[in-house]
Amino acid sequence: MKNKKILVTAFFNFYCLVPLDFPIFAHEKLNVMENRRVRVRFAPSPTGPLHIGGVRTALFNYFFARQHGGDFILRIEDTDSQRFVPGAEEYINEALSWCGIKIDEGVIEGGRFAPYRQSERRTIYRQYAEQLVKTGHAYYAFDTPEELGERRKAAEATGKSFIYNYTIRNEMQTSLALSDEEVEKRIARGDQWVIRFKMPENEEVTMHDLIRGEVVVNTSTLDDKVLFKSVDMLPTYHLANITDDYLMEISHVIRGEEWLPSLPLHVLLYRAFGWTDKMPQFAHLPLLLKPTGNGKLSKRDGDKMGFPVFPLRWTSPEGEVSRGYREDGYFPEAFVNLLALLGWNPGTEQELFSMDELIQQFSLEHVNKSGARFDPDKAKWFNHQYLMRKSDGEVAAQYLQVLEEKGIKTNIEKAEQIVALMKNRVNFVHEIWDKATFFFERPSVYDETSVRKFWKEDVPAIMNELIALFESISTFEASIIEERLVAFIKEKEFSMGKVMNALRLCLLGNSNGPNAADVCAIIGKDEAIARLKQAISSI
RNA sequence: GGCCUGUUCGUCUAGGGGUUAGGACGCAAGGUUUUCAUCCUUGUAACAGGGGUUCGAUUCCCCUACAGGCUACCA
Repeated sequence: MKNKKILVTAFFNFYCLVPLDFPIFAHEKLNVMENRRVRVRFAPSPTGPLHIGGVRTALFNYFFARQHGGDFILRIEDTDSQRFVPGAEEYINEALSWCGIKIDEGVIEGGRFAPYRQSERRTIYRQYAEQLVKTGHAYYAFDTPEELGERRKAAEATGKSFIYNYTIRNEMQTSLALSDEEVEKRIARGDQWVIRFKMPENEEVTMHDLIRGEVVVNTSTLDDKVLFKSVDMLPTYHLANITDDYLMEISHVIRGEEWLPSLPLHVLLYRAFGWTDKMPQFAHLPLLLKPTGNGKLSKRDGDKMGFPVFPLRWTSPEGEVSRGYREDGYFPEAFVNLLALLGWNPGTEQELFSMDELIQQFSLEHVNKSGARFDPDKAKWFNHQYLMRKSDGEVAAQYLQVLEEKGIKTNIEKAEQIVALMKNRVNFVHEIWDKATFFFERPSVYDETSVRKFWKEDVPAIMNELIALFESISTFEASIIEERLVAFIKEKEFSMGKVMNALRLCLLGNSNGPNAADVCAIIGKDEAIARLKQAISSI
């Protein structure tokens, strides 16, 4: 009992005697070792469709949560009433679900920290903003947007940039300068106001990022960010984000690098609230860059460069349509796999990962610091790998749907046979149709180079003999057809290439493609003979 | 402009004070196959530049360049 008391006093002394900045930092460090339940959140704002960078952030959060037996929370940050886009929230849910992400707590799933939509939490933020005003960490400001705009313009005219911080705040209409009565009067009569964070002057803030290590920023370069606004009585991102992370007991914040500049503000907010012992650890992910040229991947790039930037097709309220990975024919597993390897690596040479393997092997230590350029070619390669590894039956089921869209009815057996022949020749299921319409349609044209190469003078006569050969085959199966063809070629002392390529040309309209006997068996004896006759008469 | 972050083959990346700087995609060549694809083999190609520190730097430090992000009563 006594020992404990001494320890507490010692800690208290330590806490108070060292400079202000240090103990808090020490405290934050303590946090690293603290053993608390892993709770991460993906917190998009519904201002449009999620793009692949956002999906990757969600994925990394998900891997991390699952690996640590923690929770994955989806929080909708819709505090910007101006930029709300209908349908965006549904899109986010559908996209995450397509990827195979299972949300533990969210708008749909509920949870013990509900609601998970910030617009529904609006009543809780103001008290926190006010708490900061009371403790001297924030203040009311009554400047109008017009005034601020003018100030900004004036500053720019003299070549300086306008920073709303310690250098200027005392000249402004704020609760720092105005009397309490005046402030109350203005609020009561309905003047527009805002609560700003009182950014300290000339303080070095040391932050620890799980990916980047220590980052130090001097607070004098930062500004007095708006925390809460009276226009819509809503918090801005910073306040809402910090209070919700705190309230929802978030342990780790894994988000895009674009948030790194606001990390000092966030850390300072935790300090101002006295929440440093509950502050999450931060990890800022490298950005996804466009395949060519400069800049981060943006919504426009996809359509310009011929690959999707969105997981799912998106139709904007204006009717503009953007492609999606799902609609382009990507398997969700392939999509997840390729995104996982953008900015992260397993430290081994493995490239193909199931969701479970990603959950097992993911590690923030192996996340890169530098931005990753998206490579559409490699994306296709991933899908090809998954396509080849899938069973014929599974692919056939999807292929059947493609056929149905083309108005073609066939059975699963035939679809499976075709898939077996085509799987390793295509990247996407829909390409099986594109590259193998000949299974359902007689060729109408014959590839010129193939004709030049294989349709020699004596070939029509040989093809005629094949007609007779086919007619003599009673059990028209691939292995038997193959056997008889080979026997015929050997007997006549032709070369395999000469006959087989010409036959393929008759059957497919091209000499490139699957084995001729296999094709014959699938299209059937009558059709095979018909195609030989057509070729002989029309080439 | 200011602040922050980054920089290994064209791209994704491994590595890390002494290595033939490894893998994958792409591309090229060869092999297998009746063709194409698959598969196998091989090749192509990189430590941004300059200063330090060191016996030695691609690896550590500094500077420069370049790239990216942020700089709203957006997230």
